[in-house]
Amino acid sequence: MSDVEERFAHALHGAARSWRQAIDRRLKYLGMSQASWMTITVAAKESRSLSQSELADRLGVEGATMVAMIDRLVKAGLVLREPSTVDRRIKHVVVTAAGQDLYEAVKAEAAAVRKELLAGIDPHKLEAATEVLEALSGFVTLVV
Amino acid sequence: MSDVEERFAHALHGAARSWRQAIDRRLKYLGMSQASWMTITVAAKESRSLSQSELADRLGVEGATMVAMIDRLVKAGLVLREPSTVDRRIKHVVVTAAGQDLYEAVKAEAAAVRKELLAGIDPHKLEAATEVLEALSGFVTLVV
DNA sequence: TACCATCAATTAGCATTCTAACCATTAGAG
DNA sequence: CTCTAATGGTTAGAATGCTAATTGATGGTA
Repeated sequence: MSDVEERFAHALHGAARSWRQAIDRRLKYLGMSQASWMTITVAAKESRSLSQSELADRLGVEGATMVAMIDRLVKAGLVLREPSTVDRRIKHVVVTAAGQDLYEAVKAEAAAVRKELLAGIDPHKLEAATEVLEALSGFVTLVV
Repeated sequence: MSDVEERFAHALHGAARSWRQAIDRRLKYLGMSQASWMTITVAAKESRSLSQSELADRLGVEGATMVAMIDRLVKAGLVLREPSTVDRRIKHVVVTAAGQDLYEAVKAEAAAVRKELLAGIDPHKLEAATEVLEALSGFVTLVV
């Protein structure tokens, strides 16, 4: 009835959804969604400040999506838009002190969630699963 | 720096996202998003017509989400709302002939996408990955 | 140099999801 | 049987994502 490929496809989406919801629950007290947290994380862990396009690329979303996200983060005082001095098309996304603080707090929570959800998973299976998922991401990206 | 748990988390979201986009691209000519397609699929493959709540449960979304989805599907002529004769709170979702036709076309495409994306994945690793993902998704049994 | 293709960011409009609050109906406790 | 709790559906508002079209700036080419 249900072959392994069908099971995989469903489990993939179900697991991703469950994971997202677990993180959202855990980070709710910070008033931060997963998308916002991911954006802050990518921006904060880079030594130089990235442009909006670079952020969008790293997060795998469209430029227009990033515009709206940064609008919200700016309104929340977590990042600033800083026009490039060398290319007037570009605006760099600078993480504020408040954004850095939030990132530090959120990083710890995310690690805790990861530990919690993956506890009890056989390390060998986890490694195999990771390889499958990484191969899948890469393959799909190439197909695009 | 990046342990297997971090890699797994990153790959999980990347793979789920890539998969969603691959399906969306493939089904674009039908003018159907993955969410709409999943809803039609679950409704169409059941012998009896399900209530909105039953549909929402099977798809793992909230009731309010299902309301909006069915609004769109009704507007597209793919399903109908049919009030229950025994419980006036309940509305059954009936797939129209147009909805059935679309479902048949879409089912073949989705299977093709699955085969295409998972070709070249070691069956043993795929099985292991599926078990990991099923454990994470809270043992949600989806009947697709 | 003048022109045109490309790129970065934006805007507008839509789809999809959530939570919270609400109404009508039903089921269960007493 | 009556009152209350639970259920099914809806609405409203927000967050997140997309595509398409627009604006301004850059860069390569004739």
